[in-house]
Amino acid sequence: MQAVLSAIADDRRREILRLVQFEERSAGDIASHFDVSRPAISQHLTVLRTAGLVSERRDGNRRMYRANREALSEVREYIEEFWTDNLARLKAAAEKESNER
Amino acid sequence: MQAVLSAIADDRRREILRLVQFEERSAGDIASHFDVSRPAISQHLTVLRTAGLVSERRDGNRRMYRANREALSEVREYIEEFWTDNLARLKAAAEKESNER
DNA sequence: GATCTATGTAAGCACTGACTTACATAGATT
DNA sequence: AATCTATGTAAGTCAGTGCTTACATAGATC
Repeated sequence: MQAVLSAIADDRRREILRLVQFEERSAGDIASHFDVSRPAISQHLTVLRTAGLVSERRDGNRRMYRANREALSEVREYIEEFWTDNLARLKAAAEKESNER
Repeated sequence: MQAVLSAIADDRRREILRLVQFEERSAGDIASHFDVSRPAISQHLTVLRTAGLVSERRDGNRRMYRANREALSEVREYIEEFWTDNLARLKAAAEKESNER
């Protein structure tokens, strides 16, 4: 979860995620949307891929990227745990907490 | 949203959030749970408070902190937007995206 | 097969951020 | 009022990160 959270804590990487949310795009295509260097975007893509937030596919010369929403499941559950008023969840979280201390 | 995401992207701060999720705690009480210096925790609390993730209340000498789950609403919506298969959401997000480019 | 195209990797730099110790301050206690 | 207690703030250090330019490499094209 740490990797996912720090990955999406960056503005640029969230923009990249939006770009590949609905369609696969090549690294170059993605980079063309930004005014930083292409290697910078390549490095962001590595961070996103390492966190599992995007999947990579080779297509000849190019590398195609696409968002992988499964990667957000853990973070989603974490957020929901704090957000909801569901007593069962809160209780479970409380027990989890006391166990870990 | 940026502030909230980078705030919760830190392990220590997520632990602090868990500590004050169900009960109000003083800064010193919180700090006693960790093996870093008290000022370090004070600085983390400032980050969390600035992001709106905790509320602060003066009680005589002490400052009492408590998690504020409202702060997560924006992030929650962001995550849900990526997570769910809800077509309406996806469509709205796509339109939002094209408008912003 | 020489060259072009798309892309990742390496090395270095500037900035940020988490931590430390030292200090300041406001409220409680004696 | 002197002192203690709880806490924030200041200044400095060190590691991490986002960026750059230069280089490497694999696949496409001539």
